[in-house]
Amino acid sequence: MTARPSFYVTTAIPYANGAPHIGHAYERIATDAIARFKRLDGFDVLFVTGMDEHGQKMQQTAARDGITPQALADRTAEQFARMGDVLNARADDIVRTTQPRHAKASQAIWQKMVERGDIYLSKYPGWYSVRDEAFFDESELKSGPNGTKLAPTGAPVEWVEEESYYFRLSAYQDKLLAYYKANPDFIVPETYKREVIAFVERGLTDLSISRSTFNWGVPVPGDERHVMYVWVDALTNYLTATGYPDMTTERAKFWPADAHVIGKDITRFHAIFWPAFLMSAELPIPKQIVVHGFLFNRGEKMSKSVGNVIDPFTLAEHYGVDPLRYFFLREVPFGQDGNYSHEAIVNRMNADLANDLGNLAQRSLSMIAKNCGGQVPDFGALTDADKAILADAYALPDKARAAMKDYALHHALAEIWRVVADANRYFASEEPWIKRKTDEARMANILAVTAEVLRNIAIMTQPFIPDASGKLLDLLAVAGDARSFAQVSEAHRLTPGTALPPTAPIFPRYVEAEEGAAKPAKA
RNA sequence: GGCGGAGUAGCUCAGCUGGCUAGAGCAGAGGAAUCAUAAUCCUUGUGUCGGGGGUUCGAGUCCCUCCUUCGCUACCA
Repeated sequence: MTARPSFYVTTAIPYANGAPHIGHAYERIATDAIARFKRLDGFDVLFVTGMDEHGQKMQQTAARDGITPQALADRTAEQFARMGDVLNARADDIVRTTQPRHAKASQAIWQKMVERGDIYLSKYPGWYSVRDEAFFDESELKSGPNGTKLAPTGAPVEWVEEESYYFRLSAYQDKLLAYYKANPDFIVPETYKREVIAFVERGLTDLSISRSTFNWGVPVPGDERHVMYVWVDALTNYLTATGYPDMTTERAKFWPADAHVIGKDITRFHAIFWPAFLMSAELPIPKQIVVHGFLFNRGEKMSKSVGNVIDPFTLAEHYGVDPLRYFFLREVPFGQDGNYSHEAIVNRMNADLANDLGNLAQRSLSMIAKNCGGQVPDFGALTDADKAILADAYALPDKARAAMKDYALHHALAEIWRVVADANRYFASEEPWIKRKTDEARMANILAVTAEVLRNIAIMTQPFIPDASGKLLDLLAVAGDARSFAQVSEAHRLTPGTALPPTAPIFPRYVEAEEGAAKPAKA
């Protein structure tokens, strides 16, 4: 038995300082869809997310709430775990940076970089506020009386030099540029690759990678006065999941990761720092950094002052998980920023899900129930129209793979819905309700073809709207082990005579509530 | 300031290395049908392809210039 190819995909790791928001939900859903897609396409998939639980802000927030940093981390981790469950986007593993396995991995990669001569002790100079216990950039400072400088908080700052370990990032400038050139798909979409290259070409300076002004972090090996700063700590999380530094575990085969799915704000860390660390540690570099955009509520960034903050739980409950997943993945061109609004969500879920796909299933399956004894009808001799629509359905895996290769999830869905639309046209032009009176055998054939097209469509929609797709496959009596992309072919078509369960609507229409009722996306 | 995107029908956008009368979805208008979640199907657009200039037999598609807009320009997760 040949081993299935492996595929390792991750989300970024949210900072455990606050509750999940729409952006986290979007990233989790998209990554889940990618993971499901690869799984259905025969890959051995590892889907990992994590939590970034260290750092000064964690200490500060915890202190404000009167709890320990670990308690804050636990609380937030629980919220994110629940989000994953609610969105039907549960990961295989959640690596928390406070876990012992992660400290082990972080210290191992650190040690390796030390051995390679890429880490050295120096001074980290900057404007420091004792009251805030934080460094501030020159540009952040306000000028106080008598030409003194003040922190944004108004606290006085002083020029200090903190001892810090540095990573020799400057030594990797040329190596990184060479790597980008040799691996043109390393950063997608293209626009972010250009930004990264431009950044690196401007020149890299060494990176401060430890702190001694706080202690909530992974201790630096051999120097307990320091903890690792966010860079090494957070990024190593991806490695931790594979069992590093133990290269003999079952998980080890998943490194290097195939795709790190991240938001555009952290591109630099993943596309520059991370590969440099890995080069230093002589570890393979991830295949791709997949960058997605931000979501805006009616063109505006979510903010408490605008009053348009909506949490993902509310949205999922109001519209349903699959409609929400479908909307995000279909409406937003992956990689670009997107907008959401109550109207846009309702339009998508009603037009695409309820009307196009849901109604096609309903109208065809109910005819089968009423006129064909509730069994898959005979296909008969296929007409050209039958063959055409079936061929379109069977071509979907290739079309979807092509789109997913570039992480164009919205294109994959567009291809699938093109067939949904064609199937509606097919159904309308074949008029099985007329044939019922004039040519019952032909009616049966039309319904069989339509059901078969639905089978293939439902298999293909599983990554994006898993729950509803599963229900549709149930209605078609497709066995649980016959739902992979490999089964999207004529060889696996529905068997005439198979009894079908009673039909039931899969995609409910969204009906507007009374005026004044709450509309989450409108806030 | 520097670098890089973008500006195409009311809306969201496709239009690869230049070539038939510039497209899709949604929204709008008219019609058909009644199997179906009043869901579907058909028909329907006089769009200065941001402005101007240029190259070419021919340019959203190449060059120049101007306007508008967005992103990046490192130690914040």
